[in-house]
Amino acid sequence: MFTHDDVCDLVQIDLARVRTIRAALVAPEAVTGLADTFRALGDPTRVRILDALSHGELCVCDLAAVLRLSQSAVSHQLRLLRGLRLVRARRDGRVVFYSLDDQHIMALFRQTLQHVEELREPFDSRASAGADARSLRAGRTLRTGRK
Amino acid sequence: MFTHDDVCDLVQIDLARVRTIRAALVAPEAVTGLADTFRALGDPTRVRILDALSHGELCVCDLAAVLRLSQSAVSHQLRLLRGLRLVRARRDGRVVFYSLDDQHIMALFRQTLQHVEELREPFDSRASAGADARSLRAGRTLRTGRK
DNA sequence: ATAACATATGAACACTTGCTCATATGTTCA
DNA sequence: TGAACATATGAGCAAGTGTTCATATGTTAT
Repeated sequence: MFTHDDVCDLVQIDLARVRTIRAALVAPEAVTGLADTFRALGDPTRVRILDALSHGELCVCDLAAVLRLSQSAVSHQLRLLRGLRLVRARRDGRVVFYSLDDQHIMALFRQTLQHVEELREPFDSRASAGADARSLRAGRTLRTGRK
Repeated sequence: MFTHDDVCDLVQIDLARVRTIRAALVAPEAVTGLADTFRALGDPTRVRILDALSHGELCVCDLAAVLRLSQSAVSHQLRLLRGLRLVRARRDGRVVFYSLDDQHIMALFRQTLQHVEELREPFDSRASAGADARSLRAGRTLRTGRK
């Protein structure tokens, strides 16, 4: 248990840097905002929803058909995405059309895809990191797999 | 329950588009990769770890001190981040230094922070062009400030 | 009005996740 | 060798998440 006020109980390697970096960290609200937004993107269903919407607006029903999901599941996820202003709703009669609310999102997708593709490259670019690669099968499940 | 093979049971608004968009969706491995990576960024602790490491490499102990987290918690999270190649480990004696493995990550942070700041704006910015112009205002770095 | 349709939402559930605690692994030094 | 230190990891648990099912809300047409 670590309830220190100024300094860690452990022996620090570089105490000065600890203080300096701690003072330079991003504000807590920014951390929360970043984490919330990334978490919204961190689910396959929501990624697929946003991907589908990147082709233009879609009503809930068509979106469910495109992704082969239940209307309820889609609606729940859209609510979440709407709350984060990632998608926007437009009502037309009894149909509600959804579209991307922030074009930056697609740029994020593109950039992150680049990173993901680097993941699949051979491992010997770095010697010390090679041993660690064993813990996670590269390529397949990126999750913390069972063994 | 929706177990359809080609078409949704529900009445589709635009069946042609459903087919077209379904054919244009990103590949399942890409979806998985994107979601896994974003999920890794979708936790406040990991955001803070990456933020701290953006100032340069740190050993586990100092990282724990900077963020006031237990060594174990930090180590567990670093393992996850390492598996996704977001951070890299370098051993020096009994100390292990971690650093960012992909500089793209900080660009993602910066872009997403822009989105987050738009979230806090008033709701009447329905005009699409206007909202985009204002978002560029905060062209600063991540290190906006203190608490 | 009522029926039919499109969407939203609450509850319940299985599953995941991030932490702590205890302990194991690996490294240096006496 | 053994003690001290730095890090890694497994187990267990409380909290969170995504889905389904049932139902509510809102809109259009009859």
